[in-house]
Amino acid sequence: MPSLDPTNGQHERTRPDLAAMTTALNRSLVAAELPVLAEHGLTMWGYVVLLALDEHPLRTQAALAEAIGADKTRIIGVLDELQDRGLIDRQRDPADRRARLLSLTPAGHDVRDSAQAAIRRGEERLLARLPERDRESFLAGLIALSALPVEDVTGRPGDSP
Amino acid sequence: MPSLDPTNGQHERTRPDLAAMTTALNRSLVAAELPVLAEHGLTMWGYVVLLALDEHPLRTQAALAEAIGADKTRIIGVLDELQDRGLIDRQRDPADRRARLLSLTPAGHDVRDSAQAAIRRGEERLLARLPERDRESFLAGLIALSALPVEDVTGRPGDSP
DNA sequence: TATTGTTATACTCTATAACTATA
DNA sequence: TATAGTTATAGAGTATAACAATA
Repeated sequence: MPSLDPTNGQHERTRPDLAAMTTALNRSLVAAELPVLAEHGLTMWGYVVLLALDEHPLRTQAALAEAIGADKTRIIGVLDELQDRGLIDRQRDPADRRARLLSLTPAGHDVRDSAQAAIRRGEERLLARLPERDRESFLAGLIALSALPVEDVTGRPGDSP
Repeated sequence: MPSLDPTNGQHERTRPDLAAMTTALNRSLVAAELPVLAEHGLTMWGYVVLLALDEHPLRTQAALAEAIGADKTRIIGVLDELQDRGLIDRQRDPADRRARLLSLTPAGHDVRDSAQAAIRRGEERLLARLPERDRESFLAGLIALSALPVEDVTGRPGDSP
């Protein structure tokens, strides 16, 4: 067994691996989101699609799939259901009839905003459990690290494509 | 579209959902860990088992499975391989020959420590990208929130069993 | 020939059910 | 009969390959 130095309060073994912590926290956050989304008739994938269309309206399904990190075949059923419920518009591009123009309907916009607002309320309640002095920096760190490209975290080029 | 107030720097819509961020960060962290573990001949599950045996040596496989959030049938192959490589001991309990006593071998301890040390080096390199003033609070927040039981995050009792 | 979207197929991971051996 | 562990089966989720329409 490696010798532990009791005088060293910063010993590395005092915290779990970062991935272990993000896995546990992510599982809890997803478990908290799913019932809220279900109340709005949304699956996680459906919600992700609505968010992606809001931020960057896209002109092909393949581009949407890549933007949200999904396979292009994976989202077809999701788009079918969102369209059936009138939350998105999916029309052929007159300029290139192979492509489908994807956009949020007003109803889709409302559902998205309503679901996100409910999720935010839960998140604020969770963040309130952190000491005041840690809250802002925790969020800043999470925002910064989660925005890094995968290669920046792995340190190895070409692992993602 | 909801009106954005440009004078309000704290507007809620300026950050992604917490779950979206933890999903992205977790994916990157796992992608960073896997090649390091592979260099030590470990899978993610194998590594998780070695860590669990280190923290709480357990006397039944079912208890181990529950401790790491896995199905009891899920870890059998993992234990088989770790045992074949001499990283764990798995002996029948003389007091109850149905149960298997699980413990780390010295070799298992070495592999675990070596893999974890390599992972820590990568993590420190990542954390160094955060501004000095955010680093400690980010870690403190992550440690605190990831340690919460799922029900504390969901706010709903009985979602986990 | 290349590209967009779709469908059909196969593969991976995980959980459920059935079996054995002990108690 | 109940429990620990194992094996066999089935299910969910995802990716890969093949196809039709359009360029």
